[in-house]
Amino acid sequence: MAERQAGDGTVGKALEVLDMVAAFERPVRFSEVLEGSPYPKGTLYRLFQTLTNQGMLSYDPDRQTYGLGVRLVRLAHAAWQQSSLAPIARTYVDALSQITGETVHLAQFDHAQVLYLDKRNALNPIEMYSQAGKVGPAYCTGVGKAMMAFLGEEEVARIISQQSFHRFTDHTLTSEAELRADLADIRTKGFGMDREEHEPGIICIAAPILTPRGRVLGGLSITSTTAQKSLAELEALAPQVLATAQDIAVEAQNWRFPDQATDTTRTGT
Amino acid sequence: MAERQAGDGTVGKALEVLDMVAAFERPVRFSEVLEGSPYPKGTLYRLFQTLTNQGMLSYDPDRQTYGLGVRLVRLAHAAWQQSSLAPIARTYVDALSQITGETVHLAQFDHAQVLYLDKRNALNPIEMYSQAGKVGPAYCTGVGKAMMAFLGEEEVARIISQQSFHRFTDHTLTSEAELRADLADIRTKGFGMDREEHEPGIICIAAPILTPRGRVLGGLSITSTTAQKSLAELEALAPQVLATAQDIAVEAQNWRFPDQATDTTRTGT
DNA sequence: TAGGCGGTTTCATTATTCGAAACTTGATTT
DNA sequence: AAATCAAGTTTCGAATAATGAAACCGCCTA
Repeated sequence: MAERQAGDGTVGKALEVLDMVAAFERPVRFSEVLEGSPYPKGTLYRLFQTLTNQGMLSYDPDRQTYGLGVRLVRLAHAAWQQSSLAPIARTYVDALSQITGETVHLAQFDHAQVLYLDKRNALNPIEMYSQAGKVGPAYCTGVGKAMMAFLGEEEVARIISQQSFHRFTDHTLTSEAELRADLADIRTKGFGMDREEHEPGIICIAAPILTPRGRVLGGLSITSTTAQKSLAELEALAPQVLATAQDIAVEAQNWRFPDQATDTTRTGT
Repeated sequence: MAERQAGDGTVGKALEVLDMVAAFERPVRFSEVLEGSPYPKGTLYRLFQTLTNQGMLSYDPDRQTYGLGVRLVRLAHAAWQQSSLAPIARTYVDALSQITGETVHLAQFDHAQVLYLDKRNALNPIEMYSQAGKVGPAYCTGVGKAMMAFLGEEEVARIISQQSFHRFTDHTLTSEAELRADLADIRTKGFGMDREEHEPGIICIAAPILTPRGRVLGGLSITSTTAQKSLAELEALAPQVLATAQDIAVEAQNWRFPDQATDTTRTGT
């Protein structure tokens, strides 16, 4: 019943515009967006106007360019804090990174891609938004595969159909069959590995975060390099990853109704 | 010509819904939002539907609750990276925090509030979105006042008209007159202070980040506590703050057209 | 000063949204 | 078990807002 995917009404179009602006990764001129857009000049213009005075786009009158607006940052703050499991998982992610001394990622699905919600790097200091909010391919990342392995068949099919299967490295799984085989393996073992499938020298072990009823909440991974660890050594961390994923799941479950604890975090000045 | 402020069309309403959901700071039921909303049930419902299948809201079928969606996080990542001065300022913010050993904030205006874009705390490791994205009052924060002091009169008037002038502490400026006097002083000196106006024991020195032509790009501040530093000691850091603000401004200016450097940042797995 | 190129505005047409009310569903009460 | 109730979902004519072709504006260039 009813069709899915694409643009519901004006709102859909407006959001599409935001994506287009985001895709440029720099402030853009109106006309630049126009030529990649299916909409006529007037229509697109009005969308820009609306979005701008809604604070979703910002306009630099000096350079006549548009960028994504600050209202997004504000909303995302709320999103990160409220709707994802990131704030719940934070302390666990911290601990895991501390114990293992390796980089830890927390991720979720966004459409057919992996969206990183949080990251801890035990060595270098943390980079802010530049990591959280980033997206990656599902078929060749540890978290992507770990999560996919525990989704329902229809959803897996949907996600797979949207993968590019681009060969990033010699080890990249480049067909649905290979991927499905790996997913089956992951389902058995409970965790998955990225064997330099996305970037040469980068390996990772990942586990899904599941509700008691088996719904996928997110994914958790430890990343390392072949220079530092062998695959076997990394795989030896499986118990830690699984345990942490489990801890996060439990915690998430307990937070059904946190009767809105008042936020007394210091704001700075 | 044409009226401003409120809700342009459907898009405005949809975004308003996002704000309402965000305001709860936790997943919400449809009916909870409904009773705080000016829209009839059917209309609001359709907005929820649209936003949900656009990924701006997420729906938890188990609990029948809505939260802000992951698409926001993704967009905000782009927003932070592209449209604000945060990525440009990052290294300078780092350095300033390093040198002074104090907490540094980078902020911008969002409507009439101060929105924190970045933060460096020399002591504790950084908290992610939990700080960036947060908003604070303009009339009693260092960055707020520093930025306001260099805005055009109409805009200052607009912002002032939207301040609550709530007395947070004994030192809070609670009237337009007091604030205007301080702004005049800031304009003369080039920097401003927060003398425990927002939180007892918290003091700060702040400078605006200005384009050569004097347009306000953002604000930069060093925060400390009365336990650690006197106001005079903090004020002694004025040259550093001003210099850093200037550096950021110059850098921002140089980035007119960064001919879209390809993003080769590691993604993790 | 003519031409071109963003960017902005207009306006009749068309498609969407609105919103009251009816209807479902599932839980709670009698 | 039937009745009640609240939350969520669907319907449909009327009202409104979005559409998009074309004209317009202002600035830069030739």
